[in-house]
Amino acid sequence: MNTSQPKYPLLTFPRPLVTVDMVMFTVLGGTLQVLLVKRPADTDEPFPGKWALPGGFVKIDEDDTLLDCALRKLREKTGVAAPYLEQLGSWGGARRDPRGWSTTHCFYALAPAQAMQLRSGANAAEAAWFDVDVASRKRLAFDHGELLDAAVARLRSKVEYTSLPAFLLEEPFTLPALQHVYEVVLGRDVDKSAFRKRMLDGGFMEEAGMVAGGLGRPAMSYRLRDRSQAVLFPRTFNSTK
Amino acid sequence: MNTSQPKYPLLTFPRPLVTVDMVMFTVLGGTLQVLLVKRPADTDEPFPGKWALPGGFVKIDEDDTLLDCALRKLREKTGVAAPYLEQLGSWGGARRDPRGWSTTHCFYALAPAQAMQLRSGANAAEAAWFDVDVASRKRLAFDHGELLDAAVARLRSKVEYTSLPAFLLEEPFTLPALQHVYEVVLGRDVDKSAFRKRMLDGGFMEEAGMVAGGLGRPAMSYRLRDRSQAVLFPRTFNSTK
DNA sequence: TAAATAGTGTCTGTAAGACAGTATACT
DNA sequence: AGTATACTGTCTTACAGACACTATTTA
Repeated sequence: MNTSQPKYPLLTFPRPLVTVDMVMFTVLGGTLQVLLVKRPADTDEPFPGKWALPGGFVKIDEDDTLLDCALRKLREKTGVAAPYLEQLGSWGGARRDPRGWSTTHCFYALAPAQAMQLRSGANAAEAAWFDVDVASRKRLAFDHGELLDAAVARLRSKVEYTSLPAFLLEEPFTLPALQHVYEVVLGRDVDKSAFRKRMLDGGFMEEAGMVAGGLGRPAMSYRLRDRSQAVLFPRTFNSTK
Repeated sequence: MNTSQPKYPLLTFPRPLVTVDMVMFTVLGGTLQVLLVKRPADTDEPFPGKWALPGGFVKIDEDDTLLDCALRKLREKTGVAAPYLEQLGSWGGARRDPRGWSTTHCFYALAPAQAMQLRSGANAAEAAWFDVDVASRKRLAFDHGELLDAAVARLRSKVEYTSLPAFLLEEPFTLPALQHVYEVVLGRDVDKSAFRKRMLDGGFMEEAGMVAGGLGRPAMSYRLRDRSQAVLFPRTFNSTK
């Protein structure tokens, strides 16, 4: 192939920047947390020293698809290989990045805290978990505050009628533990009886033996039948209110 | 400002192509239809002569945001100014466009057929409405078959629990007309009594006078209170089945 | 035995489904 | 009057909410 004479020569107009940003959620210490990274303070890059969502430019020789790019960023920051991953949407405009017209493809990921250990490497930027409400009040770099709020809204909305919170727990887990995660994400208590009926009727778990050791009566533990997608319930929680 | 020495000189890596594609839906002749455009046959562009979703490259001096770009494409093809518009998601990868690593930001739009008249201009490509099932069986350019299927799936799914189909009708409209649109999109009949209760309880319409003239008893007509967003119902249709 | 936690049972309320019935127009 | 269409009423069903109740562990 003659590289000096490209087959499609008409693509000389300027192109936007293309990035992928990640909203990584986990539940730790009774709160919903999100991973932020600190932008370098000693460079010419925009928003020096500000907290931002982990992400960066798509590398077209390394990433085959946007999803691959998202998974690469997940691996670089945490060791996690196969969390629950879903696209949140994309944002783009002339003024969201001072370096020029830019786009971002935003994904959010759910994984148990144990699976999302931070990797501390040589060139690792400073990274830390924050309570989502604390993170949301920070002035994040770029439009990342908006992306974060959209991700939290999407997660809270889907938690009302899906089994998504199960992806925030290590397996096997008990129903009381799952209920706790629902309550943490929703920010309110849910009724135990209705909760158990809903989860067991959902048919997305299978029993994995009794778990003793704590205080009180031992609980049945469960595993997910399918870690790749959530189950939809026929109604939202609190639909009668 | 010294333009010969840009402020951010490190952005020399190759950038993906950035496009916006539109899935424009309407209901006409008792079927759900989607707009396709024919790619030029006499150029060096990829997929000559194939049907594709309307769309194209983001113009960074013309479009301020991705949404602006989507609205521009809507205006160029149909003249419609303010339909219901929602982002479907984004796709990107090395092999979806032979011209190189490319991304698309896909939006879908709903509008009454009367509002989405095709504009026939001097440089207008051939464009036509197709039944979505017919369009889905065609071999569309790029990965547009996948985008179309995703848009149809999203629309059908949201129709189960939202008032979205109201955006496919001109105002004022009657409840039987609205029910017909629901049935066209869902591909099945719904119960009249349950349907009417659901819509009226939704509180998203206001009465707009009786409509006579047809056969049989005249019907009440309604207008939407808010044309910018749909209402969510507390359950899906047919949740008991 | 008391406390703590896990799990069940029963009643109520809401909204959908089924379907028969009534209402109002035109021919 | 007959037909076509619009609209209502009543009964049943599914499932969430409230909350009291039982079950099984440890201290």
